[in-house]
Amino acid sequence: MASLPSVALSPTLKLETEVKKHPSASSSIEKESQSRSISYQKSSVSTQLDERPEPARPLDFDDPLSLTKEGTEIECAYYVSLLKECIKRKCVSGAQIVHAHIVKTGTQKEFFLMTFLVNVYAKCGAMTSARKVFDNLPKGSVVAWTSLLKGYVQNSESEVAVEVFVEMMESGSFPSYYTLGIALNACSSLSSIELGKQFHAFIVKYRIDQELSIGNALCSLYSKFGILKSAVKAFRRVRDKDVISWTAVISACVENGAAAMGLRFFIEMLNEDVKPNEVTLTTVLSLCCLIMSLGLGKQVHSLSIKLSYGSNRRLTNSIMYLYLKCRCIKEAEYLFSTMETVNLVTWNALIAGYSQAMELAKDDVSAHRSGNEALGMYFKLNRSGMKPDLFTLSSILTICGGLVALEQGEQIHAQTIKSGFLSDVVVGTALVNMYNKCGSIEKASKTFVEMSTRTLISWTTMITSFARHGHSQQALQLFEDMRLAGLRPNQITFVGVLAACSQAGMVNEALEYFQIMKTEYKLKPVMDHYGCLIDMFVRLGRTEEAFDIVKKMDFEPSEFIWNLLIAGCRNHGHTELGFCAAEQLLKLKPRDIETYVMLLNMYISAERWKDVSQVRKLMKEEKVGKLNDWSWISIKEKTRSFKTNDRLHPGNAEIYTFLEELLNKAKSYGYESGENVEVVDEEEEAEEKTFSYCVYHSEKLAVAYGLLHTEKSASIRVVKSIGMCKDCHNFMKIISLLASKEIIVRDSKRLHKFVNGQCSCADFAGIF
DNA sequence: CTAGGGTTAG
Repeated sequence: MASLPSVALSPTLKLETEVKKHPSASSSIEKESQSRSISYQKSSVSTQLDERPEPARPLDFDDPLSLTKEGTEIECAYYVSLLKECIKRKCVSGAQIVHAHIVKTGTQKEFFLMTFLVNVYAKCGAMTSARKVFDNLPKGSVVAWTSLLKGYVQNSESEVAVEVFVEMMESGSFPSYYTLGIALNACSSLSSIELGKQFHAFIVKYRIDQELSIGNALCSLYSKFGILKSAVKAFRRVRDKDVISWTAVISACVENGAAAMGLRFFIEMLNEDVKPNEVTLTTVLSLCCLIMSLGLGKQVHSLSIKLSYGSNRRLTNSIMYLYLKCRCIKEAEYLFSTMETVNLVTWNALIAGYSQAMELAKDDVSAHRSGNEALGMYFKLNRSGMKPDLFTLSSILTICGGLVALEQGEQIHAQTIKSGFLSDVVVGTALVNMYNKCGSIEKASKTFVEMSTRTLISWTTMITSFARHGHSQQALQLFEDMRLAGLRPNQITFVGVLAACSQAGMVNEALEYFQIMKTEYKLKPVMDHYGCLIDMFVRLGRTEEAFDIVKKMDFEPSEFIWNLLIAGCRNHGHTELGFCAAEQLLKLKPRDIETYVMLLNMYISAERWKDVSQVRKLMKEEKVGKLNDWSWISIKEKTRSFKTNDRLHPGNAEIYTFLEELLNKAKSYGYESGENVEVVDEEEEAEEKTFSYCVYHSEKLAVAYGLLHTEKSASIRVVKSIGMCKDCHNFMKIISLLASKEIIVRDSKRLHKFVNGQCSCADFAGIF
């Protein structure tokens, strides 16, 4: 890349002087190239095919000699059909056989055939051969030059493509509109905006920026450089816009996050009576993904059926992905089941979609279902004979992390090694994150250390992992290492850093890093940063300072922030302040059922019945549903789920007996069951009382089951659909000591790793 | 010989 400007700068001048000698060359050569391709098609293919009663046979790839065996004279059209087959199969050896035969029979005098061969080799990825054939041509036509150029761009050798462009200018050939379109593409793959602008200047000079292929290419070029304005300008200048122009400009909007503008272009396009094709609709679907618009997605889906695009795989992949992302699992699964052919991307979209659905569902029952569904699909994919790629692996690792499924995660780790994808940064980072979420900070760190390349995201993942596991010093050390390595932290990195400080109660450091973030890195604090600071003060019982932070924020505190504050107030007995905060929170009309439950508990224990009924009313209005407390534990790839007070479940009797034993033992270690007496809410039915403290919460059952069914040294990993209560948290701490067992519980709020009577969350204030 | 599209990590 460093050498590129020198390649580019001087030839540009040269290129301009050359051009001035042939000011009219553009159109004439353009015409020449077009007429050539027309005559080649007409005289060689169509007519000769008419004379042949049998359609051209494809090359027998199992018997490559069949071609020579034929022995008789072979027409150009036959060669062309064979070579087309080679392109389809990306078969270099096939092309070589045909090539040899052409030479043998002397057909290489046919100029167009040899030009086509350049294209064939280029499309098969054999650039050396393409270049050789090109060099043997008596004089390179624009078409041959263009094929060569395209080949280099396609085979990610855009530097060479630019050199070839210069060479072409020097040889006196003038680029066609096609050639310039490809050259612009080379600029985007080289991420060289300077070079792109030079080409643009050249294009403007000859007033050809309104040409279709050039304007379209300019539009996507500027889009890739993030200059949406210029992309739109380029689009507007195109004289006879076609469907590709419209698609390009919509795509530019999507790429740059301007969904509303993209949608306006789509509507404008329909108003102009331009019929969208499969590509357009796929682009509009990614627009839907961007803004999570299921409604628009469904309209596009029906439009695609109306236009009979139903069998387009890429389009269907997109629709399926959108449905999953919007948590319309049934629709997506139905679509998948009806697809005629699926490819790896289909599987990847499916798994990635489940992972999105899981993310969105937070930790409720459907999230767990999506995760398991994805795992099932992953194994199905493996059985189908297709090989997972880096997309598959990184998505499925995210799923494993979400499910706290360490065994499966490790199995997939082995697969990444075998398949050679371990060296990929994204896969490596996904692995680090998977181990982090499964509670294995040691393996996370080991994986991180062994990575051959790391991006900012990799560093951030590791920093956050340390912080979440309560290893604040390591997190901060790593942050300094990262800065030394010359990487510029972003907002998310600082969330990790502040979380580390918060966890360790390092007030001064936290405030210092907060300043560094704002002044040195010019990063605007977001809600999560304030959340860390507030959490820190609240943990330390410095509630008023926590409220001071809220006052300093330049936006309205979120549900999450109020939750932290209220939990802090309750933990430290600042009841009145807590009620004030609760009032503010209610004004927000919270979304999260757990928030309501916390408020209810708060008001019920204070016997403020008026407030209780007010909260209940709001819950009905907001349709928040009921609290669904589930816990899952997976042992040796089998998952068991538990519901609070689930005595009816067959096989639970043994677990209850064992849990009683555990509770009794724990009591002798200072555990006070019922320390928080179950709150009685007089207005509600008996079964709705489960939201308060309960001896038989689902995670206790799951852990009891885990202790009964895992080997002594193995850790226990539980996922819980809602936040843990304080009682269970205490219980887990004691059990981890009693049974000398590592117990990991990932609840809806965070990860708890209990070892030797301590929890990695350092008794996170958010527990209610 | 051309321009536009689907799936990965914090």
